[in-house]
Amino acid sequence: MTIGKVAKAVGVGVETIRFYERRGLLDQPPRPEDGGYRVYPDEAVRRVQFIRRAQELGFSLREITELLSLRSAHSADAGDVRRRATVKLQDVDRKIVRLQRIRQGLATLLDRCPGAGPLQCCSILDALEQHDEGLSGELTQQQEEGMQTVRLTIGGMHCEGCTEIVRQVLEQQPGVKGCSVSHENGEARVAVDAALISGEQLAEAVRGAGYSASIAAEAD
Amino acid sequence: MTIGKVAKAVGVGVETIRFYERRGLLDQPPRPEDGGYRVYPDEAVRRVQFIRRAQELGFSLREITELLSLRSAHSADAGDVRRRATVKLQDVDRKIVRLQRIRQGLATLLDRCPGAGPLQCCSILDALEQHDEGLSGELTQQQEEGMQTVRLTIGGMHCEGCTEIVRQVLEQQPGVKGCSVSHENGEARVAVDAALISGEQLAEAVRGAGYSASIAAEAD
DNA sequence: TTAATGGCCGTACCATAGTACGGGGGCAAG
DNA sequence: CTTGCCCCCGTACTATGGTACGGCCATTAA
Repeated sequence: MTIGKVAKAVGVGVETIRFYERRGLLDQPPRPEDGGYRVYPDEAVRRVQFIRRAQELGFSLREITELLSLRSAHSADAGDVRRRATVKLQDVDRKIVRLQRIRQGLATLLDRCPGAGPLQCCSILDALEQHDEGLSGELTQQQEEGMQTVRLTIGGMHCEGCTEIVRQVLEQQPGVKGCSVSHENGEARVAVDAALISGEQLAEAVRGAGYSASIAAEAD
Repeated sequence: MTIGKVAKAVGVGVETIRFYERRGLLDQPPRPEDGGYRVYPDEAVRRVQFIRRAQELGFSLREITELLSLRSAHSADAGDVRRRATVKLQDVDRKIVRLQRIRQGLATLLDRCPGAGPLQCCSILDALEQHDEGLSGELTQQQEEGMQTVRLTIGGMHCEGCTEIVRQVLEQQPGVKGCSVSHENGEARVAVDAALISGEQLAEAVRGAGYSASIAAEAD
């Protein structure tokens, strides 16, 4: 098999194969002594297919290099591979969350947009020019009269969608005036009227939604 | 204002500002005749902020250049801006869908993965090496004796972490022998002994976790 | 035998969004 | 008046995943 055959078999360009060789993802077969074409084993086709499939799953060439070396390392086991896939899954989730935030921002802008008229009325340009907050900005937590801030440590939130659920649950509780939930820190900060609900009741409500929750701090 | 002040005001590096200048997103103020520092107007800060905010909404520098020139073109109107935002929204949606497919593939692989043992048993590497299908393929549902499959339509699952919660809730119900929950389709397929629990009871359990749920179908 | 593919190899280039570096000069405070 | 921070400018480099080009040689089909 020559390089062109391999490329055709997998459906990539010859240059791509060469590129993988340069990157060390693929061994370049030795060139024959008499100086003819390099001969590729069938194995090479499978290897390139492996690379392509892994790419489709979102792995970068660097990561694929690691997967491939894992495959031939006898100290490795299925757990190693699984861990990498798990990390990648979280990685993909983060990207999805990021895009969904972007989506939300755009949708909000489009929602407010008149869609016609002179540029002076364009709410989208306005938003980009003027407001310092509101697009991806955090909700700044301002305290009101007679309010307490309760901080809850929450476990089991896998993504921003989870924080959304937790937020909804918390906001439905009596006495809750607002809250911000962070997937990253695994916590929620709840602005609440302590006369109406206790921190423990808040934690219990969160637990009811399938997460673990405990009080981290309670302060004015 | 010098370039460093502008950079600090917006929160970017000086080199970034220069880079925007090279890319034509920002006018470089003329250098004074006597050869001192360039003087930036306040306007420059707003312009860089515009760029940054547009970037946060997923616009590329090329697209931002267009938005900026649109702003000063008197033939443009708010509709032009809106169209661009709409296109970008679709763009973001496509990216999300792509990532969700990737996510699905990874999740399927992880689902089948034993998570331990020698590499020879690693279903993930297997899948990457061998199968031409199955990465983005559907999970095939196999039926067992005396079992019913209940399909629930579930709303409010934002991510795979959510499906995990729903799965846990469902699997804790009496009579449930197994289930698969799909974030993508917004549904759960539950293999259940109908003598022990009803579809409505399953739906109710899911609702208790903070999602909406209704019976989509019940079949043997 | 000869022309037409195809392989080999090094290097350069595409887009994207910057970051880094080095040599020179300016400006302001101690 | 000098020290140290800042600016200016050009060039080069980062990561990512390739694509393209040019000159040369090998192979193969007509």
